Amino acid sequence: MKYVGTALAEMTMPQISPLAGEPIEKHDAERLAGVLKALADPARLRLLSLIQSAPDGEACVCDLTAPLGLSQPTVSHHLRILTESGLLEREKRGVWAYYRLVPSAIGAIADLLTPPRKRGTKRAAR
Amino acid sequence: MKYVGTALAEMTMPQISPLAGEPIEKHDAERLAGVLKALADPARLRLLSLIQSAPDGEACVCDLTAPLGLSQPTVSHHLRILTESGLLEREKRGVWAYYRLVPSAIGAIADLLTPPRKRGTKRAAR
DNA sequence: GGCAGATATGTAGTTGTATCGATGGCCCTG
DNA sequence: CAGGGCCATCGATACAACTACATATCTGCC
Repeated sequence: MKYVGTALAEMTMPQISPLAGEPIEKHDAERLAGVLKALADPARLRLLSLIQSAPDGEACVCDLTAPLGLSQPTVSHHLRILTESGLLEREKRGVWAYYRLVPSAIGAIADLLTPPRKRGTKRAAR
Repeated sequence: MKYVGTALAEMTMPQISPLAGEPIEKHDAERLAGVLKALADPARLRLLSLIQSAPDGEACVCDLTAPLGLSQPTVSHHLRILTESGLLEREKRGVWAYYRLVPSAIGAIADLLTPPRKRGTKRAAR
């Protein structure tokens, strides 16, 4: 079960959701799990949070190693996973590599996890 | 990085979110990552989907092994992780153990992942 | 009480992941 | 163009997770 590259964009178009009525297929489950796996790490959550709260909403690797207390290769590794999952975008300016959130990426995941608005409330008593 | 038991309930009260302005603390990141890690597995996503789409919104272990193609101990193992993460609830009736979704659990995760500017506005049903 | 079926737990092997040190590539600057 | 700082990649290591088989526990029934 490896991380899934650009699976997020592929999923959000046909709205593959585990809570949308029909059981999801194996392949879709693996893609969604791949994106969630990119999120499911404390270091990566903190990276997203740090980048989001940074001035101009962007940060370079050298700004992120100290707050996390992790080595530069490790931070670079996590940023790579987040970028390949479609959650971050990378822009190189000079010697620095600036990372910023992809605006709608996390929101797309949140939407996938949001159940369709229940109106009928068909929860039957047993 | 192990799974976190009832961390979901603890998190949703003070609204710990990686996208809420301030960088999240290490401890909060670990708790949120623990819950997300419980979600970030294809077998467990399919379990949630199968249970959600089952009649009466509940299913027992014997109904879930065949669709997943996994052994009974493995399915039981995944259900345990989902239950300890607060995503499922277990009720034993007779010899069967029925699992159902905790109504607001996944929605709570979705809210944590929704940026503040969008939070509160009801997303449209599909 | 003893049997049978449904779940849970224990043990183990294989695979995946996080982390670091060392190294190489790149781009400014002097 | 040579040096230095920033970043990505490589190789190695320790730990966590998925899965299955074997076994234990629980419940209802005869």
